[in-house]
Amino acid sequence: MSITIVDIAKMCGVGVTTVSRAINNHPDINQETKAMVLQCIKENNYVPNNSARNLKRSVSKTIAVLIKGINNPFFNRMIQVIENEIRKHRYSFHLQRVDPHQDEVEVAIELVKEKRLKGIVFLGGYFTHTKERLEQLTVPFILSTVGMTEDVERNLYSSVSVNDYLESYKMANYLIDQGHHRIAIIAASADDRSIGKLRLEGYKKALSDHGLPYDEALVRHMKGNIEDYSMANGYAVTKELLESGTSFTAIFAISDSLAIGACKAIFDTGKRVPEDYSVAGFDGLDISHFYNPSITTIKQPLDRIAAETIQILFEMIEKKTAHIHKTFPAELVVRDSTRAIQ
Amino acid sequence: MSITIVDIAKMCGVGVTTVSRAINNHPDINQETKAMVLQCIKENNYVPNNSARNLKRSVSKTIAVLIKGINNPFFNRMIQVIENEIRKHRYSFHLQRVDPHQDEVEVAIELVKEKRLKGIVFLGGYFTHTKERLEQLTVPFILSTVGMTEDVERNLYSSVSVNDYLESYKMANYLIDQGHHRIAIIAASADDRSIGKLRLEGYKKALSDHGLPYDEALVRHMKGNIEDYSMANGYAVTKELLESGTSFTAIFAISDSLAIGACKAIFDTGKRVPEDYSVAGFDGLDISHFYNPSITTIKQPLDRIAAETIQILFEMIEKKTAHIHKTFPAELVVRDSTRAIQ
DNA sequence: TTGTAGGCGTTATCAA
DNA sequence: TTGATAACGCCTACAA
Repeated sequence: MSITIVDIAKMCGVGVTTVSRAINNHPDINQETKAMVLQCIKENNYVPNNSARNLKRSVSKTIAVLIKGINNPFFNRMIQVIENEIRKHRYSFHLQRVDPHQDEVEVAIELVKEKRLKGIVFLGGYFTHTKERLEQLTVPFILSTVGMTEDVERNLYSSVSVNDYLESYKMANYLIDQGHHRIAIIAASADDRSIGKLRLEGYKKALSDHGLPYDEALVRHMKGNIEDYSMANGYAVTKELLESGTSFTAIFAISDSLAIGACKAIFDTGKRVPEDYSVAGFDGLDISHFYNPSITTIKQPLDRIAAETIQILFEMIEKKTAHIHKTFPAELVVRDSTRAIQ
Repeated sequence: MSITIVDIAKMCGVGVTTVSRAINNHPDINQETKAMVLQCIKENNYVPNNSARNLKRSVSKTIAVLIKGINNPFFNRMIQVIENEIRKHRYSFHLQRVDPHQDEVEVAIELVKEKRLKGIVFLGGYFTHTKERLEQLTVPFILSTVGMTEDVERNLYSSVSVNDYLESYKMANYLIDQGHHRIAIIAASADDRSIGKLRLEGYKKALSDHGLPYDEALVRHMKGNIEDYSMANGYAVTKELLESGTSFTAIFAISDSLAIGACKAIFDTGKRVPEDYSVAGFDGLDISHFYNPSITTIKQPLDRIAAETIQILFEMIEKKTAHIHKTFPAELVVRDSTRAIQ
């Protein structure tokens, strides 16, 4: 069917070994022979079959990034940095999207065999896997900005992220300090057990620390029939909140996209931000800066998180260090969407 | 090293063929044997090696989507639809990101061999490849919302997209009808030969059709040192435009993100949209609806484009139809960022 | 510096 | 319904 290494060898009048050496620029080959072979390869448009290579190779310097929820603009920048770092280490980079309902560990296990991976980065999503399952992952891996349940033992994996609980607390605290006592929160679905939950907990803690009551009417969960963490979801939830007649002076949305949807809903009822309602987000996406008004948010240090993710992974790969858990502080960025009230 | 099909065969006391049959649920196998084998596989966490499978298999019902510029939020929705359609046809789906500087056809050729692809979708990017190179692509492929130079013969590939030239003309025309005679455009880099160029040409044509002069001072190219089509780029360009003292009443940005950056720049100088300047975008991203003010834009029918892309590809694969080129009309969505002037 | 041959893990062919 | 066995295309001892 397709042209193979044997064909090239014949055409060049050399052995397959020689062709292989030319391709993989192995040292033990005459430069002239190599040039000749390479020339022949180019002329005949020969392309090595990766499946065959991977099958034969015992190792291959490649790192895979498994990303859950690729629609999250949050990850775009991170991937750039991560890819960059991986290439700096002269490894190749494989990006694999994982469906929301797919088991990322299963995908990872398959990929390890297929591509002879050296390491794995899990980006996003929630992580709830049994110890037994994780142990099937025979290469170092690290969770980056992944929500984790507390059930999994921390000595099974490494991780890098911000402290969602604390950062959320920080934001709620700030709003309270600005005089807001009735703060609505746009939270994840009620059964969320990940960052959504953590961010909600942070909010609750801030309230209780200030002696403010926790009012269920102010806790608004994202709609199940609209895309999670989307502007449309923030809009729908806020619309409902406004129409409910519940009184409040600020909205804390657990993502910037939700916050933008919230603003839009407020505008649509003829109200203003921050004059009528303060609105705060979370993540620090570019759009939070460019939106009108610019959105007060918790800015995650994406670049540092990404760089550290790779750094730790390589330490695990090369120095076989133990599991590391790193938490980065995020920054409360006060902008125009929130204001102090009396 | 890792457990293989042979190991499983031995453990079950059957031949490898039988195990293979169990895995691929081939009909010629006793249901009890199959159950037993599958059980054994589960217990031992056996995972078949994909490289070996792909190597041996002559065909595999999978379709790859090669996406250039994954940071474009425009594609997220399209990918969802495309994946969905592919799965409906009971094919598997492989998403592959392509670097901006990488040759997508080269990647495709490699992938065809590695994965035994049945078809390919090229999403985004520019397409400038020689006939010779394209002919190495031995499976059907289709360009979806890809900018194309006119050089490539149209009988070499299929394509689906909007008519960027015409739609751009439509927008410029609309602005002119609203009384704007000095319309700045945020265009691609000067050497762009793709959609950026087409959209600029549409703008030029509209001007000339209305007898308006083409003023170089109003044509602002994106900055090379900032990410293409980003909000930051739109901001920088507009800032410069405003500071240049050039007079204008409207800005036509060739993407929604650029338009948002433009708005921000305008706000930052204390001016308003649309009272002081009208701003229009292109693409119809969600954010164009949610932004404040909502952005007048050209809305591309993403869902239809995506669905049609797959539809045509499958016709090529299954019915071996000829190359098809389909153009969808986009919609001029008038919103709050533009207004009529005297 | 080069070539031969064996094997990577799977599927497909064929005979049993 | 099953099981040997020969490919699939490549890399890599080992030998020359």
